[in-house]
Amino acid sequence: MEGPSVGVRKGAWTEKEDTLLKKCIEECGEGKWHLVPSRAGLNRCRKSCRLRWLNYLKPNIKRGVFAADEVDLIIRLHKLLGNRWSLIAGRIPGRTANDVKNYWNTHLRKKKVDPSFNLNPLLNPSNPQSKVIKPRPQLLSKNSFPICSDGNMKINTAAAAASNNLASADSSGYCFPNENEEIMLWKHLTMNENEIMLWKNVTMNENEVDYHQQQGSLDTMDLSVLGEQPMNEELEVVEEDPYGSLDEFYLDVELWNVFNP
DNA sequence: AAATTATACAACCGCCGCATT
DNA sequence: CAATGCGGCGGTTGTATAATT
Repeated sequence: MEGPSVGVRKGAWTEKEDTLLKKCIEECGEGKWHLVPSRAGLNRCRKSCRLRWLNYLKPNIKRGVFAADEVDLIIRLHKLLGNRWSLIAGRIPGRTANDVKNYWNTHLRKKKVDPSFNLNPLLNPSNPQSKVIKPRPQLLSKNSFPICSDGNMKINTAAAAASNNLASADSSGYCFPNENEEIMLWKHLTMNENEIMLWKNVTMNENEVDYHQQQGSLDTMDLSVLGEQPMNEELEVVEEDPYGSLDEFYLDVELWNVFNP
């Protein structure tokens, strides 16, 4: 068991402690946190050291107020992921999980999130106009998509839309009907390089699509749609491009969010 | 100007999953 | 198999500062 360490310092870090910790990690690298206190000459527990580094001292941590686009992303991702702060923070460069969590708790939790994120009244199943369409599986070949010069698939292009008979497309997302006139959609979301997110078991509402197309915001559309969907499976984040080893794949009842082109 | 209340956020705590013994 | 130790996570607290009374 991890017994409580006796006699270790707690509370706010001093400048001197920060310097010691920074020096230690610059010399020995990140990790092996249990060794850090003795290495650095700090009377702190390993967790305190780790936290101080990750949340404050680590280079490239962004400080100051959150920009509008960062807030926007937090709201969207929180809708998809819930309180999984480290996952959310992983999508917001320079922000730590603690920062995001604090921001959410102090600025967003109590507030009603901007209605533009889920404003579509047509999503309401009690609305008689609302007709939910469930996409059916559809097989697409990897070769259907343009391949970049580096060999990677490039989905997020107008060319991809054109070559796949997509019903509509914009620079960042596409939707199209399958053979049963059921609407499917996928969307590029700003991610780390080569990172892919996919959502499964997405159902869509055709009015939803119309509505957002009228609004001219496919970008808002698919994420808000996603946020409203009963997803049977959790969002899956894949760190590598899985298509490199696949020749074909099913769109199935999946919504794809794909890497930076 | 002083007292009180609200806010922001750094830091702590307990729990978890995993690896090792 | 259980015990232990580790890194990591999310919930919560403590406290400095700002805003309000």
